[in-house]
Amino acid sequence: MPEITACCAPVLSAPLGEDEAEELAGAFKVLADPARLRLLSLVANAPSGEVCACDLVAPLGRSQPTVSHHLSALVDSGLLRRERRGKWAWYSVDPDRLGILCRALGPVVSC
Amino acid sequence: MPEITACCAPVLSAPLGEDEAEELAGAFKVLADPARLRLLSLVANAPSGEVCACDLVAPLGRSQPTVSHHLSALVDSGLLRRERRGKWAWYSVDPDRLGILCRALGPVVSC
DNA sequence: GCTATGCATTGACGACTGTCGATACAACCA
DNA sequence: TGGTTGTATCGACAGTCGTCAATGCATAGC
Repeated sequence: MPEITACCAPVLSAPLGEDEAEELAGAFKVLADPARLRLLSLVANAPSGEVCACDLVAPLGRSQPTVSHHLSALVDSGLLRRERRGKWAWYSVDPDRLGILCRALGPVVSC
Repeated sequence: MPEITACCAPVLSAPLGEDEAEELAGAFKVLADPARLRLLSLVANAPSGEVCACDLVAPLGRSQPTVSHHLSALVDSGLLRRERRGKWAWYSVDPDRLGILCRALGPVVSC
């Protein structure tokens, strides 16, 4: 549950405090795993904008518990949204969240 | 030595392959640590554009070997440049590198 | 040469993390 | 009600990572 409040404090234009750095690092840590990046990419590129969890296990090539684990991490960090429909769980992207991280990497102008 | 070639393959607009994901994840892993984020921020916000390593130990509040370790990680990933002058080591930012990571997080337009 | 200084490397330790099998839970169907 | 199916959770294990003290390695000054 790393709540990103540093939406307007780019790394390049202001010295990061200890707390701010811890917060940003936690956010990037979620992206620092190939399985999670691929899950994010699979959901983001779905034509309907959402994907059933059952369609994510095979493409990822890992066990169902592992996929569920990573999906939970993405949901907890706010990058994905989860919606249960009966037995199935559908995931969609929160685009704003990626934008916040993107803007943290540099001045708004060049990024 | 994670060489980022995925400069034009945003997560949101194309499905990531296994290799591509591994590459991007390695790049984000460097940013997934508060000490490294603060070092990057300290160097980026230096008026002269470069900082001596001797001026980075105290602000970071960690031991000299630890700071040196993180600086090496930032240099290896291409985010920082190192230049030795006599006994001292001076560090500066490679702005292009951050831009690549930033653009990987979304469409160029909104980022 | 010798000593001092700034930085990098080594070795070790604790903590965290990605992974899986086993299991629990919840919803649907017969 | 019982059985099946899709997900989430648990427990355990191996591997990775951040950290520091100790050491090595240059460079500068005596």
